[in-house]
Amino acid sequence: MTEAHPVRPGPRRTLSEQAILDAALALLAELGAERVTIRGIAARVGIAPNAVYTYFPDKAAVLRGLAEQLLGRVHDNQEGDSSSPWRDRVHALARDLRNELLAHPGSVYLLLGSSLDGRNAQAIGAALLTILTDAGLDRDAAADAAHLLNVYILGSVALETTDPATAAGQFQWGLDRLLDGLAAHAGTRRNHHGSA
Amino acid sequence: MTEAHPVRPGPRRTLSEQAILDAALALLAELGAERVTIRGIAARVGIAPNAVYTYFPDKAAVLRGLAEQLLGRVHDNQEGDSSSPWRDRVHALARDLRNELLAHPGSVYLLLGSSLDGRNAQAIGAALLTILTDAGLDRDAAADAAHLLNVYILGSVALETTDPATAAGQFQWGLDRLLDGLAAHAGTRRNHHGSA
DNA sequence: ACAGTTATTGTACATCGTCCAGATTTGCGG
DNA sequence: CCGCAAATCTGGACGATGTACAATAACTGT
Repeated sequence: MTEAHPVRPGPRRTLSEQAILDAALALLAELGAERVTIRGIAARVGIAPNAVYTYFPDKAAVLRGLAEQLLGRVHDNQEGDSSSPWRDRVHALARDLRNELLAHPGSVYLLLGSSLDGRNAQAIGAALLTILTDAGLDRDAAADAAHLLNVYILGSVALETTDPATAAGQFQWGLDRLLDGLAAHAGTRRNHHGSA
Repeated sequence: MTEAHPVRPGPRRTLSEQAILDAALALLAELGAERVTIRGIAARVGIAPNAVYTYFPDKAAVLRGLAEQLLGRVHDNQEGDSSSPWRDRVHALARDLRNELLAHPGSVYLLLGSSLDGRNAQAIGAALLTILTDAGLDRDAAADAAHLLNVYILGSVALETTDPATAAGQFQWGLDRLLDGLAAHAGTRRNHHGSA
């Protein structure tokens, strides 16, 4: 699994990309999203600000990596419960993702900003997709339903971040209404993207 | 309806708050969200950058006003169709809001960032609420359902902005699943926020 | 006419992302 | 073993940002 390192000349790196991402995550957790700055990261790991550009081409790339790292944690928590009913599995995944996002204020905007095409993002998407096909949705419907759930979870946390009045109960209620709609669709199982 | 103006001393204002917001909206439409800058607005209306602080206390306030202005347009388009079935009414409102947000790239993040407590925001929320009570939901359920729809619409456009692969058909499909879930709940009509 | 209040400007500061030029360190081919 | 090319890091700088401060000009009520 360790990469086949194209042994380059030049001095050895004093850090790893992971160290950069760890520092960025720490800043995100401690000081909020707008304090996640190249200069702050550099100061925290003890290098000059521009040395960060040895590891990432620009700040957007750092933020993409950070988003990926957050999704990675969710995906790790989410392993061996393929026997429970599908609604419970969706609930578990939604809960984990929501908790991870709420634990790091501002991280939602990272995910909303960097299109979800990273490895961990696709892994979570795939997990969601198998759950939904298990629920009785065909391939197209499962893809749309996965998108729908993504939208709901991310949007929900985004609004909850700026307006703390909304609570966990509201999240669960909406999720259940949503799953009701999906279950009904899995039951009827007719023309997709078609009916009036 | 014109405000009772508490005639203050000092020179007349060369502009109005509306002029500032119009300039901000123009910048948003033409150059994107990250180019909506105090200095840019000031240059466009022909005043010094810091003169903007006569009209708004800081940039965040300008962005809040901008978000409100966008919602105002939606609310204006949305007037006299209280006879159609409730699903059609929700569809119409969702379509208008989505179109307005897609017309101004980056405006979604404005709404997600500035908690939706402005006058126009509350007006739209109230409109949604009456539609949903017409649909047969009790007051608490209607409030949660309105929040659910807000989350879906905003989240959907946010993801669509960064990932243009998602299309209008997907939006409609998800919205219909969601409305199915709400309709089912309006039918059963039992303990709210309670069942396992 | 005077005094108080306000709008606007010029200037300045801190902070940001990022580029550029050098110095230094490493691996590889001769 | 020795230079050459490549890669890392630093110091310094540039432009852009939001915004504070002081001064000036315009206006209102006394």
